Amino acid sequence: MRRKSLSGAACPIARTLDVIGDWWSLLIVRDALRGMRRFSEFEKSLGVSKNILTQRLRSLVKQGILELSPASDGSAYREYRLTTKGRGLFKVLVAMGQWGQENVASPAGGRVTMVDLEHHKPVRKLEVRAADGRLLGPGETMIVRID
Amino acid sequence: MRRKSLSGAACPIARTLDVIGDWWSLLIVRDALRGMRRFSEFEKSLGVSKNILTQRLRSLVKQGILELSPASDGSAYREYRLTTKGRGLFKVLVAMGQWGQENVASPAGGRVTMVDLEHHKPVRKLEVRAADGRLLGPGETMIVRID
DNA sequence: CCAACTGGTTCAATCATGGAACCATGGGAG
DNA sequence: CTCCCATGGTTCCATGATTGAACCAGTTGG
Repeated sequence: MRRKSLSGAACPIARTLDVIGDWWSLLIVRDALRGMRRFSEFEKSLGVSKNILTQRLRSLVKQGILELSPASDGSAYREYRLTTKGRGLFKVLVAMGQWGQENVASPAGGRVTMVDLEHHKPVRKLEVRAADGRLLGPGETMIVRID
Repeated sequence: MRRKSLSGAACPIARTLDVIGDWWSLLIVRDALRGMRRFSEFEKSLGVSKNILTQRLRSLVKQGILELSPASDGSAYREYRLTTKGRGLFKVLVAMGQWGQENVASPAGGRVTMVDLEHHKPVRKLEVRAADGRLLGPGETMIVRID
């Protein structure tokens, strides 16, 4: 049977996974946030097969996360740019990056972290806060239906 | 060929995806954060095949995100509980939930949102901030190697 | 003691993924 | 203008992953 579609789920997490829950999409968005726009850039950065990359880029365009526009360098080629919706995934990637940094050992190669462009200092850890500003842990929230 | 392993990547986002980047793992963690602990609860909630669920639960245990402990109801069965590492994924799920709520249309069914347990008011939107507290957008950060 | 429930395992079929080969355009050098 | 390489794909096949169904051993409730 085909992979289950979660697009009809009431849960926004499930709907998000339905859109970017596969192996490559978030990595493409990550690279796009770093400024990549061209097919060949993604291909080289990710080491993914062209057919898969084609498929994923098309899906991201269809979902409104990327859009095709004429190349900025004046050539006849086109490039993939993040939409506002796509840039919204920034926070998701920051969350994943922070979790990975703390919880998944990085091998010999070298570690990497995110700093702000201006002062080159590490970004603060994300915090979940209540409407009144209180810090919230995993057990201090609940999910409710909106009617 | 086997799905590419990203466990050796310097990028913490890639390493995170290597651990929880598949279709079901994050949904299992989501349910675990809502208090689910038993095999049959996950099975019913997710509608996933038992063999896949078995596989995923085992993987999450091996990764240290879940751990097996004796059932709290005194029966001879065991249950899956989140570890501290697993609870750390809370922020990732909040980020995905907020993005999905704003960017992926929810169908007829009904919408859902996260509120704090105490006052039942919606949780604040996550913010990426610099060390000095400035709000940072996607273009105002960069990735650097730590030596 | 028997039936149903829990938590799996095994199986065949189908779907997705990866690598390689191929190809139509664009662009740059001469 | 022409040749040749780079870009951005498409197609094909082999392999891996996912699925639902069937089956099964140990637990529990009645």
